[in-house]
Amino acid sequence: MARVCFPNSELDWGTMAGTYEAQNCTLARALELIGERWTLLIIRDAFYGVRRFNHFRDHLDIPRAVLVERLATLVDNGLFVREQDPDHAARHLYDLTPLGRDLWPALHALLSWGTRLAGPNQLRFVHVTCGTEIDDHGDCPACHVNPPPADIATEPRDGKARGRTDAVAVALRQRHTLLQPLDAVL
Amino acid sequence: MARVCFPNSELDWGTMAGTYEAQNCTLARALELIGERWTLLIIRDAFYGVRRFNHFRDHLDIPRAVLVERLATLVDNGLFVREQDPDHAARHLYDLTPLGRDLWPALHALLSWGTRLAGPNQLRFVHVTCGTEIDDHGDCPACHVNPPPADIATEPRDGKARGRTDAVAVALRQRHTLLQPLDAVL
DNA sequence: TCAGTGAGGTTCGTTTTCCGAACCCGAGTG
DNA sequence: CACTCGGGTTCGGAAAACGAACCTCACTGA
Repeated sequence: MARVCFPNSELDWGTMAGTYEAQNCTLARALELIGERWTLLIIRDAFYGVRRFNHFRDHLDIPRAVLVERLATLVDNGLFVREQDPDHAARHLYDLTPLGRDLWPALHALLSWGTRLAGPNQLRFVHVTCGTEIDDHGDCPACHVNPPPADIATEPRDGKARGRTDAVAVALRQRHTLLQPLDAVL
Repeated sequence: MARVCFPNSELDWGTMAGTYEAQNCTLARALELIGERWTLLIIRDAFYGVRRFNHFRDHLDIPRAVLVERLATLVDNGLFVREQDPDHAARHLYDLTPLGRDLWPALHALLSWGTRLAGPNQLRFVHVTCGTEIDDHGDCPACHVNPPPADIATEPRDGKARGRTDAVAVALRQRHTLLQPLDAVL
């Protein structure tokens, strides 16, 4: 797995490989892990509760080999853990680690920015304890708190959520709390 | 410029090309514009005040052809404007539009997340009116406001900001307000 | 006025990555 | 004991990134 060359502001990584303490451009460092194509969409799906290889595959229409590679680097870098499915010997489960979950603010900020391009997101993000939709900063305007993803649920913005027919897309037509495994519904 | 295929949650873009209103996955839409390699680093440099082709080039060590292409799509998509330099007929200036500036929260969130990987960023982001370093949410903990980028300045975290020797990197060793053109210092 | 320089690109050949279809193998199922 | 499903690997073609060379225009200085 060749090192992706995302140069930073002040230091050359070619000569500094490994010395993370002296590193300054943390954006470049972040992009080295999550800046590749598909990666952020895989992480989004993980927040939605997707855990299995084929569910990522079906929902994203991503080439198998690319998904294998992305999941491997996400596991290598500590954003995901891969474990055996206790109920099915032949299955694996991919779960976000705390490091991966910490990406929620960045993910939500990008998603919010996207609404400036394409209008509101078809899935609403609501605070589970009060049902209010969270704002662009990720805050609940009713409770004046910044809920973590586990306190946020998705629901279709209006009734006409249509289009994809894969199992994940269908399951997300019901209200669903982030990070809750979708496996049960599938 | 082929359409980058970032599939969304519910709709297939192949069949929905152009109908942005019916679009739901705004993250996929956002990544279509800023998810390609180098793009977010170019935008970061624009926040730092970089405006000229060769300054992006020198600071990022990006291949010329790639930079040409990225700037063109950023202009096409309304994140940057390209204008003549009034003082030098042979120069162009690239500036962030309001749409591009709206990316600041997402950019800062990613940068903050990167500190969990590599330790603190070498550049600090401080609230210009009080000098306090802004927190992970982009808020000023002293003033309890969420300053826009124009109210945020960068300064080296400690004296030993070293490494790159290009003009932009050197200029950024002085305190500098975001979005203020660096041209004067260069 | 004319060589030299810097700015912003093009062009081109090589290497890397992406893509999609086909194949594979172990575990459960009927 | 055939069949399917889950999670991959392999392979050949297409696209993108890369880096070095080249090119044109505007200014500069002698």
